[in-house]
Amino acid sequence: MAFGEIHIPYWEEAGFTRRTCRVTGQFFWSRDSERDTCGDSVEDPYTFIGKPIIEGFPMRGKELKDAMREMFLSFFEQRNHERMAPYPVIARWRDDIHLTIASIADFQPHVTSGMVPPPANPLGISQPCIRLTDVAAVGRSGRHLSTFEMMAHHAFNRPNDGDMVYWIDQCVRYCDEMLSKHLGINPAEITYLESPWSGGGNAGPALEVIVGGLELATLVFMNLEEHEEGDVEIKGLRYREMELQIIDTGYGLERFCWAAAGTPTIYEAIYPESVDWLKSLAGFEKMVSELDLSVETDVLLGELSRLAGILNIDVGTDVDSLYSILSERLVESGLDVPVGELKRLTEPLSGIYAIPDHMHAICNMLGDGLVPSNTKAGYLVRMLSRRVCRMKDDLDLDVSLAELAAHHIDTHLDYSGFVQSREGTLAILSLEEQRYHEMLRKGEAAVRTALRGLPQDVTEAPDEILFRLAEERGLNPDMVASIANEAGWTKLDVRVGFAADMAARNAERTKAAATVRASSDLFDSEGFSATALDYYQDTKLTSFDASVLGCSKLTKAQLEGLNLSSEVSISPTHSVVMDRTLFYPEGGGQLGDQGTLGEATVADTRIENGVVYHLTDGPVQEGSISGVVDWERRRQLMDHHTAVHIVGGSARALLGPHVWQAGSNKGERYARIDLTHYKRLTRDEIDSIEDQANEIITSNSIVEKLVLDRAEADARFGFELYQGGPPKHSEIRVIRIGDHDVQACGGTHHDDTGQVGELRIIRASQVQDGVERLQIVAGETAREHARAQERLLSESSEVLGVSPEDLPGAVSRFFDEWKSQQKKIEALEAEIVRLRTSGGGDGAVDKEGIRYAVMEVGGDIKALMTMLTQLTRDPQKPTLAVLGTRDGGGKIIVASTEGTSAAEKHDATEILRAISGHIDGGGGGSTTLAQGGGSNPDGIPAALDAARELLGL
RNA sequence: GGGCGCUUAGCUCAGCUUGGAAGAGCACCUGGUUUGCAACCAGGGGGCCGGGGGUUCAAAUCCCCCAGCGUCCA
Repeated sequence: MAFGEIHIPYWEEAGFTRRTCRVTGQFFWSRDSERDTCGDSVEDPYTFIGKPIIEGFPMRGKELKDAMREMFLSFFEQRNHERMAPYPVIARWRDDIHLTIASIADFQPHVTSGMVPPPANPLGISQPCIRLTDVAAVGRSGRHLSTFEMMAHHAFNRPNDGDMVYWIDQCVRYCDEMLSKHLGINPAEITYLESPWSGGGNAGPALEVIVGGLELATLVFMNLEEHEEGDVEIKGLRYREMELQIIDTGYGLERFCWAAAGTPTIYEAIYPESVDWLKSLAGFEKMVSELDLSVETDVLLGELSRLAGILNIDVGTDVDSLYSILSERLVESGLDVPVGELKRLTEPLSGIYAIPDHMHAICNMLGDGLVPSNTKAGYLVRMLSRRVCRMKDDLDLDVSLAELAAHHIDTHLDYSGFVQSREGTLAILSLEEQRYHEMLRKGEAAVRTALRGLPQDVTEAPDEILFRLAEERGLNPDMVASIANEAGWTKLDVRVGFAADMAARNAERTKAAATVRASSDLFDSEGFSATALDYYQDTKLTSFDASVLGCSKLTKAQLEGLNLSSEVSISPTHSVVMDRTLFYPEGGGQLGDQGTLGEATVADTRIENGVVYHLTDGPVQEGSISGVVDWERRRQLMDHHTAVHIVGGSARALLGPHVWQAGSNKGERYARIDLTHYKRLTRDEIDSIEDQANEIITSNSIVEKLVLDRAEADARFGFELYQGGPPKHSEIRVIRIGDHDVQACGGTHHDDTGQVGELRIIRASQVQDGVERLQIVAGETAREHARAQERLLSESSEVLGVSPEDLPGAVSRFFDEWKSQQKKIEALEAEIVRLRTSGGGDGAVDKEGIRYAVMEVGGDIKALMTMLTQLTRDPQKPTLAVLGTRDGGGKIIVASTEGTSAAEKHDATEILRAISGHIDGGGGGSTTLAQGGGSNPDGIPAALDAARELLGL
């Protein structure tokens, strides 16, 4: 049996036969002996538009989704599947993806790799997902969504352990029972298309479930993993059977709703209130009647959605060519509608459809506490917001982004389940809209500058200009055209096919940039078992005895790869591995411990694959050894680490639930924490955070240290635990400071907050858009910081001879005086120039009607130029001037009065070149103005003499 | 994570391709003309041209590194 073929008893029992699709050539299973297409081919139009194939769901919108979801979950609940609460749409437990793109993503990688048991088995879930790969098609195709819920039943099997929940046959039985018996879909209409699946290192057979031309679900049977010695080959890669074999299904909630509603598009099934509202805001009905279409609007729209189901609308599809195809197909259907009319009808409609979808994604993302940014996940929500703003502008809607969100939340979402508040979401979106307008405003200047060289009547801008504006300024070609039209280039338009070219160009670049990065191990852990991490037992212990298992010299590559902190003052030469240790290895942002091992000094400590490497300044013998951790440093690291948790908790309490730790670093001298927040922090806010943090310290709360397994930790504390990043182990160490802060953390902490002493937030800076960095000192460094500040003040005020209180006033007075004196000097130099040039006698010689001024002056190049202007300005007095100054290594300027005999007779550059050797330099310029310099200022008189000789003076 | 761009007067931005005295508009100050809603005329003040290296006689301009910001793609 070839890979992907599925033969199960159920097919025979239920009367299915296997056939080959006449159009696509793929295998499919059906009860209908007449059927010769698989249901998903270009010859299978939607059959449910206007004729719902799922009965019993008369409602629409949120109510419909709620009912359909409940139908699914309870169906599987009755069949022993435990109902799971959905995960957030922001995949904070993953470091490979930003968004939850499928229900199985909830269980990757920890469950699917077998490291952590599944939270329930089997289970049912309806997982909100966001996929932005086809975002361009949303609103246009009639069926694409960026946000959807993936309903799923999952089972995790371990056939080698005899632990089988169910496999393909039972899975298909469940699915078919739900569709045909429970939902009453005509059994003959259901086809199962064999569509083997592979990707991301796994593979397995799969079935697409198709009804009425619409793919309602996919059933994936993941049982293979990529392996060099595997015996199955798929697409050139080898795979072997997995220990854990997974039923991974996906049922599109919204598609079920659409099939039950039979509306022309999916958007009208799930967002009917928004579609109606936006239509009235945009004056859509009026717009349509003014179009004066040659055919009935409803007929046209119905036909369009029927066609949209067949036509594959993919990313990068050129909208114009799409319209041509649509228009041709309409003609075949007997509807003669010109492309222009078609465009004027569907273009606004695509916005009206896409806006609710995008708002759904935006509200979900912000609801999960995401902060917009110019990078990473934050950028994705910004991109969606900008798309909405653009569509809103195109539709000329008089409504703000925040108002759209308010309407969406009130109509389609239960926001109580989210961490972010409704108000918080709206506030963030107001700021985003401001930023959008800011981008547009800056874009206008950019467009004007970019187009400046083009005549005002051009019809097309060069591709390169449009590419650049899109990439650098975020202005898509349509926006550029409309800005240009306003700015005077009234005929400029985007050429046909440009969008497709731009998409192709992006695809090419992405492909070129797709190089796999492998983080390779720094140390060779072969032969070592995991080091016992004794520091967790009592963080105050500093000395211990252990056995040295290995000691090796650090290679050059290792030293480079180590990326040692600036706090490591001695350079390590060896790495030492022991059976146990009290040295804390760098991790979770806390720097590694220092101290001594026998005679050697430990400069830093690292961990890799569970083995701790002590970086020493010399070799140590294998065998028993005693080690001592530098307690001063360790205590300070603990002060800082516990302080960072406290500050993080305070910031979240005071600023809102969107505040997440985006990174942190705890050293001996100071610590820093990066926090997500949507605007800059004010000094007042920082003070409040500092005050609250110090209250936590004063209250001397207990710092609880728990070790829980992954599932229990998730259940008790939720995803807020993973402030420090996705968890990497099945056991989670949880640090909990009362009700103030709780997070997974492997660092060393005090036992109660009082031991931190005091903390100060000494600096706040923005490290990227949406991320604020706080620098913190705590305990001893807090006191040291205060002393250092004091010292700066007293030393500075001593220099000026004033008291520290008068320092600001004195500094600003001195600064003002210094500046005004600079100005005075400049003015005086200019006066000197005037005096020397107005006299006329000084060094000037008249010869053959030309005035020759050869002299050395005292100022800088600027003074020289001013003087030169005075001398060569008057065309009535043809002049050749050769001026030199000793300033800056010696400068010479040669110039003649333009358009006079002086200019005709002499070449300034030639003269300059001839004499600049005297100052060991060179120079150049035009025939009437040349300047040069050198490195021998004392050669100026000689150079000027040479000039006189050359000119025969 | 990758690509590209930007950083110049209080603000908004030119200048960089092709190195040679740092510019415009708005705002500000002085004087005049007016006293009707972004008034006008004349004059003036205001710049480490993001930071650090390099090339060059000479760098806002060319090259390298860093930082901040923006933007596109994952």
